Amino acid sequence: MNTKDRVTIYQVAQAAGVSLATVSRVINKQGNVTEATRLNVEETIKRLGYKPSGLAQALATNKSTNIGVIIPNANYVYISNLLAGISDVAKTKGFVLSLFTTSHSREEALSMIEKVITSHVDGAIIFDDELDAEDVMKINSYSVPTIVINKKIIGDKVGSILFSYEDVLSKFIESYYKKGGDKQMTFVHVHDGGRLLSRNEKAFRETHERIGQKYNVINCDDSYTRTYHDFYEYFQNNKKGYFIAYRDSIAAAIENAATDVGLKVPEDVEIVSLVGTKYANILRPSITALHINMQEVGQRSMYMLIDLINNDLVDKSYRFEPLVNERSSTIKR
Amino acid sequence: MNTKDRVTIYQVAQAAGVSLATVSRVINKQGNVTEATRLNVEETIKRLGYKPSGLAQALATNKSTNIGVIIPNANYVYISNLLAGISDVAKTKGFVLSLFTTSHSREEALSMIEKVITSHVDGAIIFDDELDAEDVMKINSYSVPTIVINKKIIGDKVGSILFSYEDVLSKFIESYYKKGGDKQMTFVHVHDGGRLLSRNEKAFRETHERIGQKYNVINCDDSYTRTYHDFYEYFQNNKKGYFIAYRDSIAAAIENAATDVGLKVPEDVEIVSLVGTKYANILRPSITALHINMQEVGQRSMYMLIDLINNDLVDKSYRFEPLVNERSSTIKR
DNA sequence: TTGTACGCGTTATCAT
DNA sequence: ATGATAACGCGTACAA
Repeated sequence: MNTKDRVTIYQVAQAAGVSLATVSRVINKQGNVTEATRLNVEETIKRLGYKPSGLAQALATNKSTNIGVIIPNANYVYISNLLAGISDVAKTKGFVLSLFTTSHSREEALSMIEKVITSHVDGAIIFDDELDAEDVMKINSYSVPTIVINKKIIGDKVGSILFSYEDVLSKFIESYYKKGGDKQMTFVHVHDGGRLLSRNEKAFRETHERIGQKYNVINCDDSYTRTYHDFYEYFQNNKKGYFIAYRDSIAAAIENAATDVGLKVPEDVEIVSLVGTKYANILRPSITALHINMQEVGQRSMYMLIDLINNDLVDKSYRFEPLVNERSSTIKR
Repeated sequence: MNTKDRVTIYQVAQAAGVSLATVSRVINKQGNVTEATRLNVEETIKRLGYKPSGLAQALATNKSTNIGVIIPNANYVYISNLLAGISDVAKTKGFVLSLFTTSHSREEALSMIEKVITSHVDGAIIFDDELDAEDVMKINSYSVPTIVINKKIIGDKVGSILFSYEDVLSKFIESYYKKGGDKQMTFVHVHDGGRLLSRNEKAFRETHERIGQKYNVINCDDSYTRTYHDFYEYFQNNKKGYFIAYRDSIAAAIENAATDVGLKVPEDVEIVSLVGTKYANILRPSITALHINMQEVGQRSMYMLIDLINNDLVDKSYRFEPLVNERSSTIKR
């Protein structure tokens, strides 16, 4: 019995000698209460240590002031940046976040959607690569306003935030060859990297095929240590290369492996990180990276969600374009 | 009107031609239902797309299956690791996390405690430097089982997880001088670093005073860029030093500044990070760091909380001792 | 200004 | 096995 002794509004009313309706009015500052009774009620509230039950309030008003957030295991820096952004504005707007984390399986993501629905949240923000459009529409069919990140989805109560990675990557590659880039490019694929990775890989392949350049794709694990070892081996026989890695830590593994083998970055080995964070700038040599400020994305998505909840979201779609930060891991051409 | 059209248990009952009590039994698999009616009810549930309201369930059962988590702005790597750990076991145990983030102010942390209480959570995990013991006891007086991280607190429904940083740091310092360490040590203080930092600084000072060694304390901003610039200036006139920094990014700022000025790490400048993450190992030169696996801390705290909720937590206190990972940013002595 | 009574969507205790 | 009905803690028309 968790809250056996929870003080209820009724007990406050009794102790203050008024009805529970009056107490409710005081709590919600609705006025229509005499100064005297208000003070009396407020005093007893303090004396009894009464705190309204958010549950009961939510049930009565049909508003939970809760936002459901579906994200993959919050262990990547860019995910935690996103979360920080969401949390920032949620706090100032008086919302509480309910966290639902998924781990690379559509099944689990689906069960999280179920949970979000039963959770009675006022809205949801979804950033999960595994979900299909129809999965998201399911949550929408329960009329839960939803912002979907990194997936184009249209719907009544759905807004989306999109990343224009492919275009930027495509131009980046073209420009590389145009300016005389002579190393063959290698795309470093990560197991279970999700759709953002796949889309980038596709763009990588298509761009190369379009301009008639040879390319390469390598698989690696989503672990710094293993990737480091793999590339340490790799660089025994391969002394040159231009690598496009998904994440900073992958890029760092390649860079460190190259350096430790005795190769020069960027002279021998060039590296680009696709989803750059602040660490791309801290690592040495600093790593050229495509970068989207995920904290801004988080803030934006929360603002959009609030508008969606209030029915005044005009543009249901917003695009973030990654910035290309050229640093020391690539040669300036 | 958010969920105007939410399907209720009553509507299911009506559509299935049974009473809502029967539907409730089916949902909760309580048996005492004919195979035929069960199938019938399950069919209508699916047909109507009914999802029970977690709110109403929580209100009726006095169990929300929600855990309140109070942490500082989830933007540090070690915080997001902690969160990932909590989230891991919460998920497998069927709990949802409600996130309450604070930002370096006791006042805000207090208001978050209020929110946790109104939130009707089944338990709470608190990791916040600003809170006093009495603040935490407040949440406990509402009989919310609570695990407090990084603060020694005793109470009926309170457990705590402690970090033994001071001891380890103290021994580390002693051993440094014993083995002939000749650089003067400098503790790099961060504004608003919280109590963990303060405690470490205190241990740093006391150890030096006890063994009669001179020391130094420097202030810096909690920003990689500013700290980098500050130390870039600093190293114009100071060509040697042994720095103990709070965080990896601070340590990296010092290391990069030293390197960029032309100093050698670790020959001229040695650096230790107090709260190391995986990045301490990725940065070059790799950074010697004290390290606590925050993901493990998160998991442990969640396990302890569940035991606390079920009234069978035997040891109400658990200690994590940081590992000292000696790497390339210090000289092996 | 204040109080009464009903509804929010469940669970659970009774009868039947 | 099934069905009324009273909680759970609160908001809110409506009446007084």
